[in-house]
Amino acid sequence: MNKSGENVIQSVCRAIQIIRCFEKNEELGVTEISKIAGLHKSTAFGLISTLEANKLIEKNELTGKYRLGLELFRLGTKVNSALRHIAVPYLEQLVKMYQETANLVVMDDLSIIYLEKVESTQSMRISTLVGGRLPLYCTAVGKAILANLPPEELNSKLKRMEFRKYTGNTVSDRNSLMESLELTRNRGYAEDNEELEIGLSCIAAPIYNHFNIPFAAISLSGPTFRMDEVFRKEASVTLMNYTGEISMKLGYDNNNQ
Amino acid sequence: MNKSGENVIQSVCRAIQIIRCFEKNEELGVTEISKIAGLHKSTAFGLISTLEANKLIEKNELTGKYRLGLELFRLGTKVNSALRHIAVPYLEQLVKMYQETANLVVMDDLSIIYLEKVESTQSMRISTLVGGRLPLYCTAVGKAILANLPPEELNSKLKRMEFRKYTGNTVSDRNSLMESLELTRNRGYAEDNEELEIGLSCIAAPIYNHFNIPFAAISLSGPTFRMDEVFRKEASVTLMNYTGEISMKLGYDNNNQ
DNA sequence: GAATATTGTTCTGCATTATAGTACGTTATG
DNA sequence: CATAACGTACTATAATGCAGAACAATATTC
Repeated sequence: MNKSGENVIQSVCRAIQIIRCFEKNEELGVTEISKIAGLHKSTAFGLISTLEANKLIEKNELTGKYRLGLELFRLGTKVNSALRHIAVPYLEQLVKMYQETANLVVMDDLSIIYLEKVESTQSMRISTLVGGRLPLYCTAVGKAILANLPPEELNSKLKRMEFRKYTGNTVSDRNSLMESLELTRNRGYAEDNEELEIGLSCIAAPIYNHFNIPFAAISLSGPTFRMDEVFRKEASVTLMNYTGEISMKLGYDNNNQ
Repeated sequence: MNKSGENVIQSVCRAIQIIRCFEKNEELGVTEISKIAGLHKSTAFGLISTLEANKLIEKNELTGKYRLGLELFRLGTKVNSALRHIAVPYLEQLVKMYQETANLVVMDDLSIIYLEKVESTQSMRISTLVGGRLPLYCTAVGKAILANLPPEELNSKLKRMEFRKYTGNTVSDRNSLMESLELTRNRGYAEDNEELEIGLSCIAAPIYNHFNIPFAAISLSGPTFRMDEVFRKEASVTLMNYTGEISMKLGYDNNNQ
């Protein structure tokens, strides 16, 4: 038993902690790592050697420093592979139909994480970062999920949310978010009208799990001037059809709506 | 010190071993994991709880089983991020120019691993798997790297290679591979002419590190009938220009060739 | 629906194992 | 050239991870 009350294994936590050091630094030496992680140099060395033996980190022979290893990448690609394999063909279809970038995200507590994207080939396009994290309240995908969450779950999240005004359009308090979600529910799909970034608009629809609870979403994002009312109306129909099919393929048998 | 002679930390290795269990199974329970990993149930439970607390695995509340977690995905996206960020715009440019799927791979011992792809929007196209692993000798990217390796390093790999004949065109012994690499060197770029799969052809060029040693490559792959001699000649020039630029941006100052 | 089997989880004492300290060789740095 | 910083190896000790048992919760069988 450790301080935090959880019964976790120290050396494993420390190893993960070391991997996390590389989020902010591409390459690190033993001493650097030990300082960042607050570990004794020799302790860090043992953990580093273990991670290296398992290829989760690798040594740059030129600099003598360490960086994240290919095995970590490979293992990462196995996460949520069912969802991703099912969804990607739909994303590709969306790009083909609408020439805008399509995304697949999953919810993680108060954020969404980008799992997959298929980029538009247009030169002026939106470039999201796979693996990136954004707040639920200022993205179309986030609102698509929030709007369809069971009330208790939504409330629990609302309580813990901290709002930040990215643009003039960002919903920045609980009440306006609730209104926006109400609108989303009625409309069937979610919109982000320059709420994260000026010039960027999105539409999104949620993907449901076996409990009929949304946990993921797909979206189309592009420059606002191309995402007009007509476009959004039309594209959102496709989006909702696709999320329906994806939900179904995941094993969710939708009997409502 | 453990049996294998390496001074590695048992619990960390076991934790990684548990993560690896999920490569072949999307979801697993505690007992299943403990059996696969050959660990005592309670030992596995402790490790699992630790991984769960760190979000490297997560519990499916419906089934009560575990699966790989989003944190693992996120960390995986940080691997080789410099190379990937530099290379992706070039891949996109290639797709735009040639309407074929473009790939970025890195070498890992005797294999290449797909790091990034940008898919062609054509309906008949080649779909590689990011995170996937293929042998060096039967891929254009692999041969692009092998052909430009220092002789000692090439030899050390050749000795350990085991050949498998995927198609009638697969080079399946050391000598024919050596010939193929000689041709690749003279030509400047590598070809895969249905050596992995009938109907699939590729061209590739290597990316060099600071030592002037190739460690990665980019490629264009498509159906053979579209990848004719003229196309390959022309596209390969672009490919080589791009790999030159990528190598340069990585800090490699090329003074030869 | 009762009985049984299987699985997930908690607890505890013991022995193993991870740890920190020291020390040494090697590479940067001034 | 001297000195500092760094990576790596060794060792003793004490903390930690581990297996076993026992319990709780869920599935399965009849």
